[in-house]
Amino acid sequence: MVSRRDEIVHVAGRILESDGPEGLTMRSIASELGIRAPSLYKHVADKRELEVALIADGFLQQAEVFERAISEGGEPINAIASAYRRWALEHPHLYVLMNDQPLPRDELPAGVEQRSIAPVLEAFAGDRERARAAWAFVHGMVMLELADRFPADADLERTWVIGVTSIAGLTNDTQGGEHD
Amino acid sequence: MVSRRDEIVHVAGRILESDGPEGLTMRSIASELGIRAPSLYKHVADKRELEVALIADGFLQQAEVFERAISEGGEPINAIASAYRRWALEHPHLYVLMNDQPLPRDELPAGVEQRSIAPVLEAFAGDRERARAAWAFVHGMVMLELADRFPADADLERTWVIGVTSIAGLTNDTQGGEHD
DNA sequence: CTTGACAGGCTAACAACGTTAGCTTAGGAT
DNA sequence: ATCCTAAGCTAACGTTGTTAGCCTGTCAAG
Repeated sequence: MVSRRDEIVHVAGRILESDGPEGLTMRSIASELGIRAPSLYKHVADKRELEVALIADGFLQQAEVFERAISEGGEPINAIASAYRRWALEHPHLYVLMNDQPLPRDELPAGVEQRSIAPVLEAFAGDRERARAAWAFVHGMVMLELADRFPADADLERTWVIGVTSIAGLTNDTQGGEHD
Repeated sequence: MVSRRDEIVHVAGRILESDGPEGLTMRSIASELGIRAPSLYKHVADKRELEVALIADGFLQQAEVFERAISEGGEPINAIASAYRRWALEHPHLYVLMNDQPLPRDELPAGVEQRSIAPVLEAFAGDRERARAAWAFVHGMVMLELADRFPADADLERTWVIGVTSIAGLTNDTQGGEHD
């Protein structure tokens, strides 16, 4: 059974993806549900709590995507990096919401962050520093793409391959097996 | 001679750095100048124009920093990457303002973006794709640091060296100052 | 049954934000 | 002397998140 709170979070997620953060207002959420904004506060402490719920859900989605990417075999670093980028570009507003502010670790369900990180660490065979460097590259790449910061004629696929292979310590050929 | 507009932009910059984007309101800027918010509109079309002016100034600052970093000799990629990171961490709010949204290229003074990019391209000997990959890593690294996303015990210096040397195609020793 | 709690809606309103309209006033040019 | 303009002002509007306080339907306990 879905609580009213879950309904609200779900609607908020839909509005975030379709209208971006500017469109996500307490009034727009309420309106979508056929009620008034103040009524939302019967179910949620404040807007921040809603955002945190969306962030937590985003981590769960990421974790699933990463786990699937690894389980499908192939070179794991490349698989997980591609899955990361694809998910981010498919959920741009949620991705930014999750990453442009300090993580509210206290308010997040336990283990949520850990679970989404685990497959990455696995792909890097426990080399945390290299994993973090790769994360930084992938994150930077995605953020710059989302902010439309690259020139229109930039060859992003080539940039991507260079970055991933360099940091992962792979050869370009390793990319060959994959599509995308 | 400093126009009133320049004064306003200057004050806005100070407030942005000290109080962050939340503190940067038309009323706070006006108050700092001893006037009322609506009076600002005699000098500036809207808040966005103020932000664009701050962004343009940020690019100029970056350009100077990069040019100096290169002119000081040593391995240029490492020099410029370190300068980039240092500047970003010293001007966190301005850095985010400059990078978390599509560049208002039309409203920016001509050549401003180009001038800040030129030293980077030079360091990479014109290899645009590799330069962009390096940019993505450095940007991602800085954004994750600013958003406090790394675990407290993370060895960010090591992560940094791994990322920079991998993408630049250098060895760890090159950090010392030598090059192939 | 009646009663009473409470879940979940409502309206009115507040403060802060960016912004507009319209008034005033000091200084300089005609 | 007169007029224009630059640059200030107050009042106000619409939007945002949020609070206070009220109402009402449902449902369990007496």
